[in-house]
Amino acid sequence: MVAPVANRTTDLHDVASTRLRARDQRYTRGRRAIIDLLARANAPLSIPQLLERDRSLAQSSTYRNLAVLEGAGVVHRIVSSDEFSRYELAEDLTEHHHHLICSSCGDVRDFTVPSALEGELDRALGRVAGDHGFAADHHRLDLVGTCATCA
Amino acid sequence: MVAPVANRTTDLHDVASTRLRARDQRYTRGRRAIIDLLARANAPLSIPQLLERDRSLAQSSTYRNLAVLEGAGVVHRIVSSDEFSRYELAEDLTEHHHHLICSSCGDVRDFTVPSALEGELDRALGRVAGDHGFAADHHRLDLVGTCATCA
DNA sequence: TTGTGACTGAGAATCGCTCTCGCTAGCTTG
DNA sequence: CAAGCTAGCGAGAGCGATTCTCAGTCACAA
Repeated sequence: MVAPVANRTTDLHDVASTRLRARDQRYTRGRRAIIDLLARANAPLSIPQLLERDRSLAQSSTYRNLAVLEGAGVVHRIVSSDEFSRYELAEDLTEHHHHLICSSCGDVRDFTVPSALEGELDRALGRVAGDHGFAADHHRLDLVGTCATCA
Repeated sequence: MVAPVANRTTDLHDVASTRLRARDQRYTRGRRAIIDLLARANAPLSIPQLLERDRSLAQSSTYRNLAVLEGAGVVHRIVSSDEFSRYELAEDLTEHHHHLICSSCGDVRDFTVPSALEGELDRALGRVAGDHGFAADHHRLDLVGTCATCA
């Protein structure tokens, strides 16, 4: 559902590598593995999910690397009311999207809304931000409920 | 900005009391104090904020009471990427609204969007939910950025 | 090959939050 | 009023996701 802007995976790695290098950081095997997993998932993943999908990842390194990747703007952290936070590729590496959040199992899936509506939303939010002297960075739209498998 | 549906505070307390009683729970001083603070704030408050505003509240009791109040549907818990979670009155006791979240200081303010747009949004989200076999409970729209005082 | 600085991973430490437990308080029945 | 029952209370212990520490590695440049 979410098509990477860099539509060949190698491009994605190039972008990640470049953004890290700009901060004097290296694009190591562990970091590449994380990006691969996130790119393949099309949904935000928690650390346990990442560790499970790639047993060679160490927990502490994964936490650290995700923080580094977030700082470099390659990855975005999502905190729902679930016990774990989740990570996805930064928005400029994917397509603008939103989340279906299952309040029963905590799982998250991506979805999009028609771009016309999205545009209207953006304009309305722009006005709201202006009214409040708020410098908007991005918006977040989640649909919370029960997923098909939990129903 | 957010006008309680029960526009006299006493009504609010009546509702809270009734919902608790329905679960064999009492509307005690500490619980009433929490509701008062939340009703007065017009923005979600964290536990530290609550404890600071009413020094007679005990931390452990406040955590417990907020969980109880949430279970009774009187209060709603919000987890942002901030270190603390925040609580506000349940949506049916206030007006449907959204949040301006300052990623610098973590503070949250309420805002609303035109009801026409809200309706459109609801219809679009309803379609999305249907497409995914998802039983939607509610949606959540946040504007993340930097507030006026942090700018 | 040597130096510099980032990376690694196992375990310790942190800290928001939850649980435990002895005690109090409100309500109901005798 | 007393007795019983159940919910609440609060201080501190406990829990668990996340972060920090630290002693080695590993890349890359000179």
